[in-house]
Formats: sequence, structure tokens, C-alpha cells
Amino acid sequence: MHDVGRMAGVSQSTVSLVVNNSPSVAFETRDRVNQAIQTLGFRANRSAQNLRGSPSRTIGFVTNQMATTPFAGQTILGAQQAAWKQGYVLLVVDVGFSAELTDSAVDILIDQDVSGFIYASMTPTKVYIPAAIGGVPSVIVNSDPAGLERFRKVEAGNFDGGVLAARTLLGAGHRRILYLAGEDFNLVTIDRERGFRTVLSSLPEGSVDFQVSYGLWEISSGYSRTRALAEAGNWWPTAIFAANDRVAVGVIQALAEMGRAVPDDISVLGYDDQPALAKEVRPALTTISLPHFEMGQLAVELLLEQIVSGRKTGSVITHPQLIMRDSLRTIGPAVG
Amino acid sequence: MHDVGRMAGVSQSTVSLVVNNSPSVAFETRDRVNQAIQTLGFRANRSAQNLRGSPSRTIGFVTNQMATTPFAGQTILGAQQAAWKQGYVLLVVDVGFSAELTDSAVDILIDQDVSGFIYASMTPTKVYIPAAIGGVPSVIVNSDPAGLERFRKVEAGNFDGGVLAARTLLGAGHRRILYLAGEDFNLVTIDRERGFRTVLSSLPEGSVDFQVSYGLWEISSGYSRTRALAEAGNWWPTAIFAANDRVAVGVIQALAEMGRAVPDDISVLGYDDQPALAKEVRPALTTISLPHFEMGQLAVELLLEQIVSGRKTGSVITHPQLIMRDSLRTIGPAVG
DNA sequence: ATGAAAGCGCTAACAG
DNA sequence: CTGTTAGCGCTTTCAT
Repeated sequence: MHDVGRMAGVSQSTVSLVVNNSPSVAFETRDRVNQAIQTLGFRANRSAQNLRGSPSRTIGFVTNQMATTPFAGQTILGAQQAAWKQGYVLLVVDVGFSAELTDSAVDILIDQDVSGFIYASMTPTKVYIPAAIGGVPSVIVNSDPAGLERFRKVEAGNFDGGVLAARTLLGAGHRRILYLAGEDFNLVTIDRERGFRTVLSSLPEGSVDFQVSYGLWEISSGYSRTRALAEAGNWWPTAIFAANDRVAVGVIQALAEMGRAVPDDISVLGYDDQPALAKEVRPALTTISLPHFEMGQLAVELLLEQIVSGRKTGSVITHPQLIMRDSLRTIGPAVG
Repeated sequence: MHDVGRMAGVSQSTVSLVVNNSPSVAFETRDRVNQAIQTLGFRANRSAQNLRGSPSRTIGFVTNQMATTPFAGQTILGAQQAAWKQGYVLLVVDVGFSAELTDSAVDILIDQDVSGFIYASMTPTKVYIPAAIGGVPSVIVNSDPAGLERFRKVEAGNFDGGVLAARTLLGAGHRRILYLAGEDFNLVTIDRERGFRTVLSSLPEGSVDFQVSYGLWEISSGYSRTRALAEAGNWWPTAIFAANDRVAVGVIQALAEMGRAVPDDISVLGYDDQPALAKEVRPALTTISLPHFEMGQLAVELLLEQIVSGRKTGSVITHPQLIMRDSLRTIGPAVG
């Protein structure tokens, strides 16, 4: 800055003013300084700025499943782009499920002077949030809200997703429906089922036969549960609502091997709209999108509002959307 | 630090020495200082340290497909854990395919004082590396090496993968093999095919019927190419070597619909050992692992060596491994 | 509108 | 072995 100042014939402080767009610099001076900055290739030093207490313009993104779930990246991407747009950088750290790792990650990020935290679990499990997070503004994405009342949150709208699934299936005339859910203790499972049943409860008793099976979120689980169902042989749905697209793929696989066509013989509804899967599989999956990308964006927006204006806005719940493709068929007039 | 010093009855500089584990501090003094640090909850300020020129202990990880490819996260994870172990933090940035974004990402990271860069394209396409990267130590992961001679690299061993695929298939007695490859201009495609053909060329002319089809890396591509093959009807392989596990899944789907069983009627060999896919699908995929996690680790190790010792080690090529599962069957004595 | 000067928290010579 | 001192590059009053 000194050098720039000399070259432009002004003091170092003036250069600082120019760099920070202070309005109090004469247009002509500003020009000369900028010129000098250009030719000297000057770049302000963040560490020095941080040291002086200017906001660091970095956000810590702490997640636990970046490597495991295929779309986690979407949330990160969304967050990153939103941050970027406002001149913030995202420092991404995957801490798995280790509290210890989480502690040291948060420590390090605080050392790096992050202006805020985004805490994103990719599935709403209980998360451990270090005390060290202290007063740093934080927003929580997609996590079990228990004990996290003091934080702003971005949620996936799983209840609404259940409602949407029910409306969709019922609207297509299905009255015998199997929900191939996730584990029964999983919040996602619970919320979606609640949503689904809420719709059912507005219908005359017994007008829909709705069965639920709990299990894993994997392809193999969809496959084996479908196989088992066929072997039992005493009950068969006209539509299957799968816990996610992977489960749906397993279902379709099993069905294909058994010579049953989707959606002609049976309809399948997925969840997630998983990239590289939902629309690639045959038949392409009719599914409900879980807006990962958008959730990332929203998280950053909430956070930034908190950081720059100190204002704590409320939490946000995103809206799942139906993605119509080829695995669901209308078999009759809408139910109810 | 001042306060800590006062509390421990020493000067601020002594505190600094303690914090940096200087050996020249009396044991007893060190103890008193640490005590004070504890009770005061003191934490060294990274920005100040950076300002003074101490190594920042952060690494910039620039990638272009975090959100698109499902296992990209593995590479990041591997890198992160390796970095972590040595007290470094990874700053992850996804720049997509935008040169502009890449430029500003690198700028920002340099501003943050990163000690080095890892440049990871998730598929070996040509990458754009900003000039601004300048003298900062960097290693390149999984990218088209053209023009990148001055960097250390970590590569996936696709040639070896092709060799391994050929050996595996031939070893299981297959003589009529279809390679459902990626795009013909893609380096991965090319390297694997070269590897495969190298093995073939050591065999007597005409002992193996090896056909190649080029296309996309998606499930739907595997599906439709298999369908098309069946419709043409004039040629049918005993084994299909798929460009990746997704393509393999498409193949299996199409086969199932056509009533052909894998591996009884036909064998399928995948590539990637993609999490949540390869071992979940039925039959579970016999496949070749692409060690993403390991590549991330290696990249950091190479980089750190460069950073701390200034020594430029050579590049590294990882070794693909055969993952035996259920989609490949031995149909006769080994060929050749 | 610009400059002088102080100091953010730390490290590293150097002196003692 | 410990303390003194001088900045690292910047922002921010306060004068001018």
C-alpha cells in the first residue's frame, strides 16, 4: 500500500480509503490510485484486514455426510454460490459423526475467523454442536431440531412431502398403497408418514388401504422388501411410495425380474429426485424433489442476514415438489 | 498474550514461545504459562500469525464436480483427513467449469494465504489453471496432463484398469466381449481401452472378439445401448465391460426386462465401485475400484511434502483393484 | 479531501 | 532461559 501510495503520489491511508470505496476520496485521486494498484498488481492482505477486525467474509460449513450421500454436494454448492455472490467464501469441513472432530473443526474455523457457521447434517439426526461455537451466528440445516431452539434452521419440509405424496397417489386413483419407509426412528420417516396420514384422515374410514414397512434407505432394501412382499403373496398394492429414489430403484429391479412392468402393473413414487439416478433409470422415476441446492442457498441467506444486519430472521421450511416422469400411472378417478 | 503473560508473571514473548513449543522455555515457566492459557481460555490468533508470515496451514482444494459426481466427496474426504492429520485445513471450492469462477476462487484462496493448492477435476478433462496460482505449490488430481507438466499429479491408473478388466474377463473364459465405453474423446475411455487392447495384443490373432461402443456415462446410456444391441440381434457378447457402475446398472436393467439373467446368461463388469450403488444393486456388481479416497490422501501428502520440505516428489498413479461380487461368472478356462 | 499516527496480536532478532 | 523491541499490512480516528 505504501508503494501504491508513492506511485500515485498519495499516502498509504488514502490508498486504504480507495480500496474500501470510501466516498470521501476525490474522483481524480481515486483514479490515479486505482491505476497504481493495477500496474503494481496490488492485493489487499486479508490477514491484516482480519487482524484489524474487519469482517473476514468467510463462512464455516460443517457437514457430516459429504462423502456418503450423493447429493450432499448440492447443498454445499447452493451455499457456496449464495455466499460467493456476496463476496463470502465457504470453508467446508466434513466431520463425520465424530464429536471430537467436530470440536476441532469448529476450533480451527473460529481461529480462521469465520463470520458464521452453517451446520448441515444431510439427514436429520441429532447433531452435536460444540459450545465453542459460542456467539458466532449459525444456522442449522436439515437436522433434528431437538435442543437447537436457539438457532435458525432450514428444513426440508418432510411433512409437506408426505402430504404431497398422498395427494399425488390418491389423485391418480390409488387405494392400495405401500409405503416403503426408512427406519421407524428416523425423523424423516416419521414426518413424511405423518404428512401422508394427515391426508388420509380426511377421507372416509377404510377408503384407502395404506401399509407401511420400515427399513433401510438403500437399493438393496427396496429390492428385498419387494421380493419378500411378493413371496408373502397375500397382499399387493397398486402403488408403492418409496423412502427415496434408491429404494425405488430396488423396487423396480425386483419387479422387472418378476416380470411386472412399471407403471403398467404397479406404480412407483420416489423421493429426492437424486441426480444421475431418478431420471436415468427406466422407467424414469416420478418423484418428489428435496431441494438440496436451495436449502444451501437459503442457509447462507439466513446466515448473512444475521451477520450483516444482526437481525435474526425466522426459520425456513422448503417446499417439496412433484417431478412427473414415467413410473406413476393414473388408474382411476381421484380418491376422496 | 499480554494478559496471559501478566497472569503467569512472564512477558508476552515468553508466552509466544510457549505457544510455539520453543524448547528454550524452562519447564516450570512453561507450566505456569499453560495454566494461565487454560484459565484465561486464550487462543492464538491465526490472522496475526499469518500476518507475521507463519505458514497458514491451510490448503485450497479446487474442484469442478463436487455436486455432480457421487463419489467426488470421497476424494475431498481423503484429502481432508490427510490434511487434518498434519494440522492443515482444507478450504474446498467448487468452480464448475467456469474459468472466471476459477480465477476468483484462486484469488480469494491466495488472499486467505493458502500454503498450497490441490486441483481436482473429477474426470480428466482439460483444466484451466489460473496464472495467479503463481509459485504456490500445487498438485493436480485426475486431470488431463496436457500442459500441466510442471505440476505433480495424482492419477487414477486407467490404463492399468483396462489391463485389469481384460485379465479378469479373459481369466473367466470370456472371448466375446463388449466394452460399453464413455465418449470416444474422453481420456479415461481412451486409456482404459488402450490397457485392454494391450492385453489382447499378446494373444493369438482372432482369439477374442472385442467390440467397443462409445457413449455417455449414465444409467440410461447403458440401458439404451443394451436394448439397441438386442434389437440389432446379430451379435451377442458373453460379457460386458461397462464404462462405470452406472452404465452397468442400465445394462442389468435392460437385461432383466428382456428376461436375461446376470451373471447366468451374461456377465457384467463395472468400474468405480460407486458407493450406494455397486454393492446395493442386484446382482451386486463385480467392479474395479477407482480409489477416490486414496487419491485425495495422496494429493495432500504430495503437496505437504512440497510445502514443508520444498522437495518436489514425483507424480503418483494409483492402482485399481478388482472387487469381486456377483455379476461376473466364469464360463470356461482362461483365455490365452 | 488527504495525511499522520496509533495499534490490531503476533513472531523473531537480539540483548541480557 | 527470558525480556525488549521492531515490525508484518492494514483500518481508523483525528488533524489539517
